[in-house]
Amino acid sequence: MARSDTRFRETYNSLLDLCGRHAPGDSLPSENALGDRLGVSRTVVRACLQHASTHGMIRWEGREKSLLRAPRPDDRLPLETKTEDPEMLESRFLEWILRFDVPAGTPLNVAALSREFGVTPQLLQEFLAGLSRFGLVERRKKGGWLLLGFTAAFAVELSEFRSLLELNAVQQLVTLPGSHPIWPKLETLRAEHLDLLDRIETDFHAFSPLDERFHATINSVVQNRFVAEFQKVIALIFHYHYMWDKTFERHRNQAAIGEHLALLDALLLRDAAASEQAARRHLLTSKTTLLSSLRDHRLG
Amino acid sequence: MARSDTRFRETYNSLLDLCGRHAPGDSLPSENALGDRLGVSRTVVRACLQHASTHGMIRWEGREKSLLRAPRPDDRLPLETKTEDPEMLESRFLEWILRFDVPAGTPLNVAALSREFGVTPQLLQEFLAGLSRFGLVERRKKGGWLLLGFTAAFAVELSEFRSLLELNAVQQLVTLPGSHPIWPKLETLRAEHLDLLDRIETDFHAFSPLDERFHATINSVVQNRFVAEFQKVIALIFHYHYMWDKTFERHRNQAAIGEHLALLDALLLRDAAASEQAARRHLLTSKTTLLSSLRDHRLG
DNA sequence: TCAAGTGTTTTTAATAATTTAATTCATAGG
DNA sequence: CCTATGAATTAAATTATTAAAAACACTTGA
Repeated sequence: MARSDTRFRETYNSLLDLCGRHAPGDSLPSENALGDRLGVSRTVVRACLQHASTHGMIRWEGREKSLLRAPRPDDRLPLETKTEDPEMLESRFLEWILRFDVPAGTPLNVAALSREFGVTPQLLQEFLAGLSRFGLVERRKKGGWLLLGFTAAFAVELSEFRSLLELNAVQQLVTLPGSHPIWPKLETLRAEHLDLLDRIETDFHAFSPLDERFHATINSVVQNRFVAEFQKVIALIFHYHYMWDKTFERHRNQAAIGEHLALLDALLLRDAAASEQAARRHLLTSKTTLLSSLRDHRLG
Repeated sequence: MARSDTRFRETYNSLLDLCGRHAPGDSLPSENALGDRLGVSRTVVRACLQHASTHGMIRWEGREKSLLRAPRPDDRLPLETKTEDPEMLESRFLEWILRFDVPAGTPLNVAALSREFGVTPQLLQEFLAGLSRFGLVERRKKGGWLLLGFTAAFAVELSEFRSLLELNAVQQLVTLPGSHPIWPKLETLRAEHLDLLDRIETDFHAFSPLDERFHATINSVVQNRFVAEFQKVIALIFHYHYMWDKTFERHRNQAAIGEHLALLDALLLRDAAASEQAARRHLLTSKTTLLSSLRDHRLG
């Protein structure tokens, strides 16, 4: 066998639905019209019509297509639902590395991993090729891939790069006009931080999503595809590290909220110098946290 | 047929060389030893020994391996040298886009391109997956790839990102101690710029490589894998644009040399403020040049 | 006549299958 | 008991095959 006929099966089932809305004896639309309606090429439409014809559901001669009988439940073609979303591959892969603490230098097995994640080897290969641009994995000369991160060096460089991007965002942010939609968003964030600070003793777990929104909001003012792409990955990595480093979590989060508020206040006052200072302080704390969590995890 | 047996062929030829250094009647090392020596697994070694045995060059029974005769030239296995370097794929691909001015939105055909570049489709697929992280190409839902750049927006964002990275490098550079190897390099660059300025009327073509070394040197002080990876791509793109935009080339290069010298002087004086100003001015000029060359090329 | 519809062919990309290579495990011999 | 070999397992690169899309050519009816 070659490639799967998932599209054919899905289209055929959709065609059954479409026929169900017609009475027996009705004529069906043209092949082109059906293709447009079902979002598929004429080739697939014709294959489906052929199938329906041989199963006695329609009469098909030239451009005469008439429905002979209503579609029955047993007409439906079964389709294996192992269509694991390839969109989530990135986060699942990072989660896998961080959860199981896969050490740096591990050879990655494309066949095994693709089975693990329920995608085809080629899809995983493609994904790894993308990650190699971030220096997280490397292609070995004689086939196979090598996991390079997360070493301490990787974490340091990642943090520094994040700082570079985010300080730039802060600098741009303070110059924005008062009419820009960013300002009400910052006000909202500030209120949410104050709210969480009040109930930090019990709800300190709620900090992680707030932290992500905080950084995402600040970075959203930079309209640059390179920055955006990097931030996606950086956010994921920090996210998972946060998830799994539970040491002093309450205290750490409380301190982080304070730093966030300092930055928000400075930003809302349009104070460039104070904003930069607050941002630097917070980014330095984040870096230290990431490094220490890395160290603790290695030891534990 | 499946995968190529290039490794087997190369190893066999190496084995011939190795046998040539022995006299007939000598015993050969163990399979493991041979594998280590030839940098290949035992499986390949055994395949080669088998081949040598059936061709009457050695006697091989169990762990007894003795050389029967010296290897002859006609023993060598021919190996097709169509090993198109996959290292150069990146620059060749970018060159292809820029030289033929492939418009944004062009669907990329993996099969055709892989033929064009003399690599396997899978290798090209992998390469495109890597590029997609830079927003230069995009994977379409129903198979195939789409070329997104070079639009004016892409050029602007690329230039801005370059500025971000390079200003950071400049800031780091001025804080480096006098013993750092960067300083003599900057002195050398300064001398080379002055030298080229003297003979700019005739040798203005020599500017492009000097420009690349100039930027590469400044950026070399940043030890960060993300920055380094990006700079590789950025340098390539600027390189090819320079190559093909010939409008006012002499005048443009002369002006650029002036800007380079201003930055070099400020750097050598450890003047942070002046350095940043000079860097900003030059990066702005580069951006303008890139944009105008893009526009001119579209019209021409 | 021509525009919409259909029949057919060609091309492309995804997956399975195949083959080479690497690794692992078990066994024999010194 | 250790090392070298034999055998089997596993992995990855490449080809072959097939589904789907696109292109092309023909037909028909207003």
